[in-house]
Amino acid sequence: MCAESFSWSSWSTLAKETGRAFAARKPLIRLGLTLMTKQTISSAPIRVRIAPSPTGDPHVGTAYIGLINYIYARQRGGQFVLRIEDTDRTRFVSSSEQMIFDALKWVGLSWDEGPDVSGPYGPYRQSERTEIYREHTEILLANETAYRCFCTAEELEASRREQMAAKQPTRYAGTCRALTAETIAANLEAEKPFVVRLKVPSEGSTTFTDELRGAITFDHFNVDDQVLMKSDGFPTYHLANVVDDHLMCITDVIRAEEWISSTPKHVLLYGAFGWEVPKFWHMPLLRNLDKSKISKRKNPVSLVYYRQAGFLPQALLNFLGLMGGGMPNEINNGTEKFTLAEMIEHFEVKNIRLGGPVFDLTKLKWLNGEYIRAMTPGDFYAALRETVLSDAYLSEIAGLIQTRVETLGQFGNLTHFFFADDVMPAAEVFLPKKRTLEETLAFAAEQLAVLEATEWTKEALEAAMKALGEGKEWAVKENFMLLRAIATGGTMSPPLLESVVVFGKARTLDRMRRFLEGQKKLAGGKK
RNA sequence: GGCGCCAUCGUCCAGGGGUUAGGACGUGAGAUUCUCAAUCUUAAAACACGGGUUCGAUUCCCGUUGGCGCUACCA
Repeated sequence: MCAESFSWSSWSTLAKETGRAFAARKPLIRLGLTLMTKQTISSAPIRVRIAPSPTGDPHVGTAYIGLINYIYARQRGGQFVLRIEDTDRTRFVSSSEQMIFDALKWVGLSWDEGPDVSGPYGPYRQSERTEIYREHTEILLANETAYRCFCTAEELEASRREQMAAKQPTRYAGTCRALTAETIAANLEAEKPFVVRLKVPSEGSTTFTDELRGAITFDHFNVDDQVLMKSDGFPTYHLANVVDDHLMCITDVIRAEEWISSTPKHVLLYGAFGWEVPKFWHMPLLRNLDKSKISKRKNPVSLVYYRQAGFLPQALLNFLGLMGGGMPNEINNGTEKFTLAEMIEHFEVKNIRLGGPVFDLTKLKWLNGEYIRAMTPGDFYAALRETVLSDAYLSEIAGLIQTRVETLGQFGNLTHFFFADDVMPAAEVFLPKKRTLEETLAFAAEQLAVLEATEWTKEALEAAMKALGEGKEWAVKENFMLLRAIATGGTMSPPLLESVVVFGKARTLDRMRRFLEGQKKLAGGKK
């Protein structure tokens, strides 16, 4: 384990920042933690991490933050850690972790420590560290920087509604902040479920340094008593993240901007444990064309999509490196084309600009084209065979059409949609007789929503599609025909569900979104 | 609503107290080409607004506006 970095001098500095009442308890001696002289994070080897959650497809944002972390570590001879934050069992997707590994390897970011390579600070999967979080929660409970809260979800919801009605900030009312020992004992005796909350000082403020923005201050009045430990015994992000970052000796927390407002909670937690605070770097958020935070509704965000659609990892990485700047302007004669190695050599994380960059597919495609044109014909062919014309893909498709052709030459007639980037059916193709355009598009949007949430197997898709049709009184035939038109561009195709399974979830959903978007633009144009 | 972050062409980036505000993508025009791409030439296109500070602000400060994020027993 890396050396404890606590010292009284840093502690008292922190005390001023975090509020006296909070700091005055000097919890550490009582708890018998090892104290060492001041040192370390500043002089320790650089260690950074990315901490994706396995809740679905690996996200471009993860690749972006991963890239910055990777570059930062490589430039300084530091370590780059991959930690899986799987503490939310309700959103957990079992296939997700492997997809994250695969996607990160695909783009070319390799990690020094992680669940699949182990390392000295494991385990690197938070679900395997629950005992650690439990112990640390005990520390906070003992030094009274956290408390048990027995409020029910309904009570909290009611309180929140009241606050909203009164136009007050919605925050925990503090009901359980000062429960007597007797009450707590009685509640525990009665086995009432509880969470553990951070006891944010009622006065004062917390200031921390964002390496890109400078000092940022939050008044404690605006920092809620964050739940640290859920009633199911799993920690929330905030607790697990701070504990792990400390235990894993992370020196620089490089993460997305959305975490700025919870950083004071994290700083307070470091203080409650008596730990030195790492450096914080908050990267700007990637945006949709409309400037909102990048989302799958408006953009392909799955790295699986980019791979299956035939983007080259080096182009994606290059493009990500363009987001926010960071590379010197004159590199490679200002062509904006550079490799990972060149980024490690020249990239300056300090120079990242703070406006959220729009993730613009148009420019990514241009860049990707540049990389494709620069390949040797052999490499280009090899790339095709590895992706859009892989043996695995081709043989699956072959299986779907064998009984439907009379000559091998008809292969292309039945399968073109598997190899096209976009298909856009005309109204006479997708619009069912007796249905209006409006209701059809609305139904298509529902298909999209349902399929997004459906496991990508024929059985699951069939069940989901039929359930949707029944609920909406759409005949199975109409329902499937609409999806067929959107997915294949025509009214005839190999078995729909099997085709869509082979084509892939990410690409199918993208095709559906593009259809909806295209129709919306068409409608707008007519007006 | 509250809190926080942010603000240069449509988009991604440079720049910086005095500049014709630069490059790239995209778009328009032209050239080349059997077509389409690619390529070449070229054009249009930006400092959100209002106050300061200053001889002089796009640049520094303040405010406004706008955008975004957070505001969960999600991360």
